[in-house]
Amino acid sequence: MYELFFQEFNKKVALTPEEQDVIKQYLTPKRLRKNQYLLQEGDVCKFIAFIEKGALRQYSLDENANERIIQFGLEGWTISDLYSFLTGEIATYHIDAIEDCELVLISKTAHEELLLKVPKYETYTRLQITGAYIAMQRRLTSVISSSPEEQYSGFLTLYPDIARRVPQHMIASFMGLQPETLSRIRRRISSK
Amino acid sequence: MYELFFQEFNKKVALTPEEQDVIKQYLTPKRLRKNQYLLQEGDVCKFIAFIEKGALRQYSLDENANERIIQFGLEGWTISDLYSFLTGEIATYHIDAIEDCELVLISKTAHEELLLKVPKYETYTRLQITGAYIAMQRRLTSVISSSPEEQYSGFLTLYPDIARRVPQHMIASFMGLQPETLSRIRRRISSK
DNA sequence: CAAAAGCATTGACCGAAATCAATGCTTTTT
DNA sequence: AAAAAGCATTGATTTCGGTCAATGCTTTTG
Repeated sequence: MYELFFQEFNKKVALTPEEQDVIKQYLTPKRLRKNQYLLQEGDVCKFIAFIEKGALRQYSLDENANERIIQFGLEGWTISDLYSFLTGEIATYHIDAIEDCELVLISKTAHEELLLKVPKYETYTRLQITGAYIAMQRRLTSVISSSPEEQYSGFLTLYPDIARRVPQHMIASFMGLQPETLSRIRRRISSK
Repeated sequence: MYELFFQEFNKKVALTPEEQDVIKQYLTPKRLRKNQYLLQEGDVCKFIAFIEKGALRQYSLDENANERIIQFGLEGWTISDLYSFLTGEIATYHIDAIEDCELVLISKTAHEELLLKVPKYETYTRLQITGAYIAMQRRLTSVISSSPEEQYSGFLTLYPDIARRVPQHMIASFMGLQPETLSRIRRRISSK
């Protein structure tokens, strides 16, 4: 249990077996079936979720109730509405499962106690959020500076696993495009 | 010296005078005149810069050599090409001064030694990057889910100080638009 | 297995942003 | 003070994504 979680943790900061046992006590497993939600807009986000298995998406709804996907999550990644989690304000994002999922949840109190009790947990958290920041900055750069063709090609090479497992209209939403537009972009690319 | 830096630091984690003295030894002041650069694409980013005074912009160049501004920095903020700083790879962003600036630089070795010697520095860093992550996520959401009008209005209310101090064509670049387009959007908004 | 739902594609049309070009204003430089 | 550079605005035209609508294929569900 929690194999992947500790594997990723140890990649960032090596843990002793004892530390690992302490951390284990603060973790909660959760299964989610495809299409079930983990977080709904309007609720407070009560946890950080590490993905052991499966795929999820985090999105908000625009004025026309279109889904706008801000992030995908696959195994080994972490997903949460961090702002809501940290401040206790209601969430502005939805999170739900694209495939059946196995998650590891860290509640707010668990998070706070781990920060106090296990110094390496703080390091893990810092490195984890740093990686997420860099990935998001790269994405934002791509969105504001590339043509949709380039953006899509970049996405395919950077995240081939997502492209394989996720329906195309969600990738369109991730890119801020309509499904029809992405379809046409794909045709344009393949005809080159 | 370093007043604002320690003010912001203490807002996140309270320091004793002794800790403050230790940290001070790792900081380097730097002045930058308007239009001078702090980082050029192709160089390795050697520091994290805290802004005591002034304004900077971080941008990349697209295929037509258009500037695409990924981030502005005002006093109290931190600016760096984190990916380059952490990995030692060459930078993909430029950073230069929009106004005369006073900066506080933290070099890579200073950063690493501070992480080891001063536990609160790690906490500061963690909170700092978390805030940056949340701000960037909010921005990305706005870019992919709002109309340019809404995006610009949101920008004005969220960052009125930037709007006041930075030329309009840079704000256009920040929004991923051409200057002409932003000008027309402004007219549309003001005629309502 | 049949019906329904979800999904990708294509076409026609419309609207909005990009592009090209020109103008006038303000700020900077000499 | 004059010249140059930087900047915002406006107009005309083109390009490209959005919207509406229809079709066929695949997957899910009862």
